[in-house]
Amino acid sequence: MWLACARSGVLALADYRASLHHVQFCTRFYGGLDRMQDLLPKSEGLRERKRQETLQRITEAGLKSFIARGYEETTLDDIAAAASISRRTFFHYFKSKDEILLAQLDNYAQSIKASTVENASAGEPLDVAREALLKVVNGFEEPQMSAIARIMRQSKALQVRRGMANLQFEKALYEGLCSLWPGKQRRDGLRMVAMVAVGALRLSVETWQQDGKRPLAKYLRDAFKNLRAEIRATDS
Amino acid sequence: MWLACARSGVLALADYRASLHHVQFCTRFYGGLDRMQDLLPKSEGLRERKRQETLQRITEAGLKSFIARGYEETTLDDIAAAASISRRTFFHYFKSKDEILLAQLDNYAQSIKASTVENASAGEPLDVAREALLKVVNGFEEPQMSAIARIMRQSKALQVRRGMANLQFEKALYEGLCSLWPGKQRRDGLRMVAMVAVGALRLSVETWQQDGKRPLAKYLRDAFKNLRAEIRATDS
DNA sequence: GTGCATATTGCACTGAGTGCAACAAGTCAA
DNA sequence: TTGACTTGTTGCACTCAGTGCAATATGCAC
Repeated sequence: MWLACARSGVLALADYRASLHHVQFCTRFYGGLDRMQDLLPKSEGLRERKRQETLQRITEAGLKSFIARGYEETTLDDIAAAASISRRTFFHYFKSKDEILLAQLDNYAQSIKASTVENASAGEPLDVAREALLKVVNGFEEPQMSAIARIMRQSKALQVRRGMANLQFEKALYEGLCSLWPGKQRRDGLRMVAMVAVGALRLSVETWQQDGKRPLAKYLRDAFKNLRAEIRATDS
Repeated sequence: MWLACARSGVLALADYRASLHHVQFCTRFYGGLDRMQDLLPKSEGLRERKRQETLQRITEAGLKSFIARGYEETTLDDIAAAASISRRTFFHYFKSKDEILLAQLDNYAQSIKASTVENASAGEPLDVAREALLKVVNGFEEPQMSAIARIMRQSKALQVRRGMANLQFEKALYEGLCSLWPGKQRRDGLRMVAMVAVGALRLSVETWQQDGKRPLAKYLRDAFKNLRAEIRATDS
């Protein structure tokens, strides 16, 4: 019976992959905004392997159900059942229901920080930020991003959480920039740059999701151009 | 007994006013992000007057308890009891617990929009935005803002909601700007300006709350200067 | 007053999230 | 392999936010 349960979980998983034409959701998780555990360094042993498997089962079950039936309509009991764990165990993997989605975005925050450092040669802070974001944006795995974005727009609560993710991005970018310009006197400016750049990202994603014929990177470049034009025109 | 209850409510209210050195929370409410009812036009009659009184009782009870015992620790039963209504009735006034706080901020969104239109002569969009925000910021009723801000920092859930309020501000500012520059081709730029300006506001409020010796307006001016400096230095 | 609209309330319900204590499974050493 | 130790899983009972419904109370207009 337990075996049957596990098997149906695997089947559901395969079915899900096929139906959505994409693979490899979340090979690594950092546990969301304030991670409950550090999962990175110790990656060997049966225990850890099982944990990763469960994590993946939960995530896939959650995303699948969110897409199929909607976020609010999916209960934790549903997810737990589909992932072959108890409801109580769910909370040992995620602090809350929405963290299933947030953890996805958290990966991008990591990328942003890394990409910032790699683009150190781009010039001034805002140029570095722009190039870093462009790089990350080009690395978006298309169907996954759109799926998550679609879910996020379903409920107000999630849109709100999405806003939080942008703050994560901003923080990541800021930290990246700070490591390139370590001087203390520049801090406020870098903070501002991070804010503006993520803002540009936000606006582009918005436009892209509405009438997205062109690739996201195009919209992002335009946003930065707009930004410069508007601020140039300014007085004092 | 019911009278005793009502009287204690009034006493609590007076006590609250005295202890916080300020008055007139929320003379008008719009019901938060998506208001549940339009309370503005019809403002006469016993019924409406009672409604306003209840609204005020709820808000004061809520804020008082949030400050005294913390946001998470305050249950809706507490608030309802303190406001001399039933728990169920609470939901006829606010859609959720956090709306008590959000409704406060919503008032500022209205001010921002109005102030934008009034400052039409300031020059380019970003200048108008800056002047509008400065004006609103100068109108902050000091102890109230700080109190709300302090509560907002207590829980993660509230910080997230606070982020949503910034989006409200951004929207208000954008709408104000759009009424000044009605042309469609400028839209994206105005959106960008609104985003950047509210971002500047956000950063200033943050700094101000941390080491706030100077008035908020000072920080806001600095933020706009920083902004300009950073973007000027940029390449393409 | 009567009739109508709206406000208030209690009740029963769902669903998220927590604390606890029992139990199962992985780990490591002897 | 066995036994001690650690970590993971689970069920249970609980709290609290939020909703739907139906009964009752209140304000309002005639």
